[in-house]
Amino acid sequence: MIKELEKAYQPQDIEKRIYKIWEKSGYFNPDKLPGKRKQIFSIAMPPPNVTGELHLGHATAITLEDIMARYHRMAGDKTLYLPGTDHAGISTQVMVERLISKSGLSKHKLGRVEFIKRVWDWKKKYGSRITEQIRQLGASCDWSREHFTMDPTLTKAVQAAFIKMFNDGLIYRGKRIVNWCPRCSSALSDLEVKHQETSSKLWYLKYPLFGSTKYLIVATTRPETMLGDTAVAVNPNDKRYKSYINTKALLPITNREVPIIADKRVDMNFGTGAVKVTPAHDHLDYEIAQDHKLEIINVIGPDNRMTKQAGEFYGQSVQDARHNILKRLEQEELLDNTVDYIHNLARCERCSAPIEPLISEQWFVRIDKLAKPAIKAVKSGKIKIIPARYEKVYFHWMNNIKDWCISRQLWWGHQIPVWYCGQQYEASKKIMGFHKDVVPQVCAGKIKTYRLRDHGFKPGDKISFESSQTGKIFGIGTITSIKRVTVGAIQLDDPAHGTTYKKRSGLIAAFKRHHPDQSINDDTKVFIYTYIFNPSAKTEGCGEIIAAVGQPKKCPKCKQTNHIRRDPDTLDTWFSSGLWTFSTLGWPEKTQDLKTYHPTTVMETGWDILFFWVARMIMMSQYFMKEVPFKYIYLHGLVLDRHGKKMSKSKGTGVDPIPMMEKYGTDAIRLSLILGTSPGQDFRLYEEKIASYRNFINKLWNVSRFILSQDAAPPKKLAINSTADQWIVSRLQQLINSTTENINHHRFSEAGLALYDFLWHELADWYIEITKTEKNISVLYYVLEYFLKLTHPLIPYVTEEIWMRWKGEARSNMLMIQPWPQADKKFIDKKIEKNFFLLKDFTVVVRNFRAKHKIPAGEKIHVYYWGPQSSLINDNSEIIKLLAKIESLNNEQQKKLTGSLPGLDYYIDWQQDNKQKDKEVEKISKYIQKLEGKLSNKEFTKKAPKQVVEQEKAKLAEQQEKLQKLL
RNA sequence: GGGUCUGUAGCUCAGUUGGUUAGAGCGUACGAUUCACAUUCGUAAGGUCAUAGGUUCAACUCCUAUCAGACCCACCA
Repeated sequence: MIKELEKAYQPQDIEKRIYKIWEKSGYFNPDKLPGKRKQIFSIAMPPPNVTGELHLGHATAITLEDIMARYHRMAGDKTLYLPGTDHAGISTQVMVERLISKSGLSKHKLGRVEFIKRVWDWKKKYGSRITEQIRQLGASCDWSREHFTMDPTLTKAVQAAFIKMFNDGLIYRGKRIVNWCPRCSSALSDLEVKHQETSSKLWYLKYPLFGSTKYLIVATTRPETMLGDTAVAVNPNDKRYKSYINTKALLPITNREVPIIADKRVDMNFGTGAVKVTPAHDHLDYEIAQDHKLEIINVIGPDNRMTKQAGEFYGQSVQDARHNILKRLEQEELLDNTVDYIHNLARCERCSAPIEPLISEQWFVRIDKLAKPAIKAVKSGKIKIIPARYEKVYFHWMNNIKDWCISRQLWWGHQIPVWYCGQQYEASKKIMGFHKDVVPQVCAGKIKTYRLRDHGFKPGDKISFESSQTGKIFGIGTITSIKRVTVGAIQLDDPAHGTTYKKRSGLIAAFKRHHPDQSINDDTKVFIYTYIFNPSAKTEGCGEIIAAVGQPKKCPKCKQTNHIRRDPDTLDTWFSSGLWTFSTLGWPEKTQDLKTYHPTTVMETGWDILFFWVARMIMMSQYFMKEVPFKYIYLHGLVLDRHGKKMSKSKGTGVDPIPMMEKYGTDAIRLSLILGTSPGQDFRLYEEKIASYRNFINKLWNVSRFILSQDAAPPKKLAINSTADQWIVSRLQQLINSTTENINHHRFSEAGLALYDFLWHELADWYIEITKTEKNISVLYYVLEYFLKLTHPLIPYVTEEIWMRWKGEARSNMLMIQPWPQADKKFIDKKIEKNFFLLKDFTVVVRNFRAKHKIPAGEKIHVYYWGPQSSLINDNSEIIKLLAKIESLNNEQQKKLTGSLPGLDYYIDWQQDNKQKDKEVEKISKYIQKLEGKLSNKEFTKKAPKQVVEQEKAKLAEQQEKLQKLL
């Protein structure tokens, strides 16, 4: 059936319909593709945040990936484009936290289990939104293989990976200084910290010298950390302080003695040249402390409050402590000076809270053994980075990489598959020995709260809860920002963060969940005996750390059964995404998919996550798979707004791809993200640009409309009749070659621009215009068919739609799986191509003449132009230009040329335009001068390749002749 | 402090390994258009390819320096 094509392309309905047809066809699944396919092409989609919205970064990535996938599918490869989404630990958790805070809730109020449930709800509700948007973009990915990083199969892979690395000694637990986000209550990796210029003050503090009346002045932006100072450091080459080295200073307020040490890392030119050393709260100070074996005093807790070690400032917020300490120093006349100062403040990448470096026990990946093979993979060329300059960046980063902190004190993520036998949570102080008297009250709906601080607990302490009835541990946790624990109002899974069950029914329900073996009804007295243990002392449990998927029944070391509990922390999101290329294919099982599609062919992503993700995938794949995860890394640039700034939602400078797709069509968006861009290079996008590509899509639509609306049915055989026919068919062959070449070399922009140019400025503007009166339908159909195939990877919707409306032919196979065109050499004729350009010029002359003299379209124009002696050749520079070219043809070609211009009996009359002529003369003279200069240069004639010299000579002769005619 | 990138027409950007008189889109000016397309067509104006040196027969392209801008990394308290 032939449907009439609408006057203008209307993408909205078409796109939805076409995508359904594609998806239903099953061809997105490589197993269902027709024909024998030996070559494999596989590409894993970088999983977007499951709860996120599609932005232009995704759109760029997906367009590029889809171009490759569609091209390779047509080129006969077994093509897998594997989609998925990421649970995105911190950012999702922060988002849900913000959301629930609107209704006055917090994650602590909800408790871990309920909070995670909320996140899953959120995921279920919005997780399909992003995949719908990916579909809208036309992504030809195999949805039957879609994965989510928290799917059971991927969780299995994450656990297997962790356990193997742990058993191999590549993962260790250690007390180190880490980046702590007080708002997220979690440690962060170095990469998740962003530095931002912040105006602050620099305070100069006087530290009295021990046994002297003199002072040493140190400069600091954080006076509150002085309570944790354990040294003052100076540069060993600093003459001012040489005599102080190895003496002692007296710390103000606390009057603690601290050594004055020498360390090269101290910058003599900054501040006073003397620096206070606070190992617990500064990365550099921590390093210095390691080398000098200094004491480490933690004065700030994970809740951003001063710890017990801070003495009289205990419990104060950092801000208050700073204020109070400065006040004290001022009173004691130990504050020397205060100046304004702008410094780079470390902030949490996700929530922007200032980072507090502190000492904490965390899990780390030992990176040196992983980095070496990962460096080698790129150095040896097994992985190629496009553009290559990023290899340098990659090597630099890999060579300086530090151990990777992978534990997060978050709830949303893969819980670390590690079990402890006691130790970390051993009981010492039963602060509320449970209190049989509390229980009835609880059951009666009364709630009693205990201030943790009153019982000697401080934030950061690990606590565990245990039922005295069953001896079972309900949970363990870290005291973070809460100040009190409400007994009997505790969510059993996570007592540390206490949820309030205001009603007895809630408590009973919780009890039932945790003690399913006990029969219970509403009248039953509920006995929940809870103990809170202080971790600092020891009792039972041997301290064994066991990495295992499920809870071990007994400790393999001490054989005890009662003290095994799980680490509450979760893993860094990037740990699970690091496994992405193989975990999505079934690893650790040895699946057929894994065998077939790994290593993947290309990884396509923005350069901004080269370190976050790409580098880690390489390390993990080298380690687990003993092979590279992908052969090419294509890094696209970031999309900027019209002023070249990063798009920002809050500033409203962003372009949202969804309404743009609806307004201009997906194909137009796809082109606007690809054309005129180059890999690794950021580019600007704005609506006008998209509109111009929409115009192109419409142009293609109308060209097709023109061709398909011809009366005749599409001929089966190609018949070439005229110069114009020869020209366009020859150009098409070259286009096939260049497009294939360009896509193979990942030059998508160039491929697209060439296609754009061909369709618009060769086919539409010239071929169709010139042959309108004598159409060659076979050529029109031939060119259109091939053009649709060539552009399909870039603009799949419009091409498929035109393909389906092909005239007079039942199309059982969709364009998506048509074989990729091969150029037919016999049609390539560069001479014809050149001749046709003359024809074009000539046509322009005629057209302009017609316009100038307002000659109606039906009227014939006569153009005299022949021969250099013609009196008509005097003035019009365009004609002169044209003649100069035409005269280089022989007579036969001239005939051919004129013969192919139907309706033109030549006559042109024109008015003198000396200005034009002068300009032309000047231009040609200048060029001649240049050529003469070149040819008279002996070096040139001697050394340049013969061909080049001949070329230049010919050019000179040509130009001289041209000039003569002009004058 | 170390590193990367960018500087080409009024604006946004292409220019593949050095080799025709440096290109496109948008914008501007003038003109065209019943017969696929006003989401159209033609023509024109507009560039010492940031600046200064160097290598080469030949440089937008390679090298060096300078200027301007963007970004990344890093332990400036």
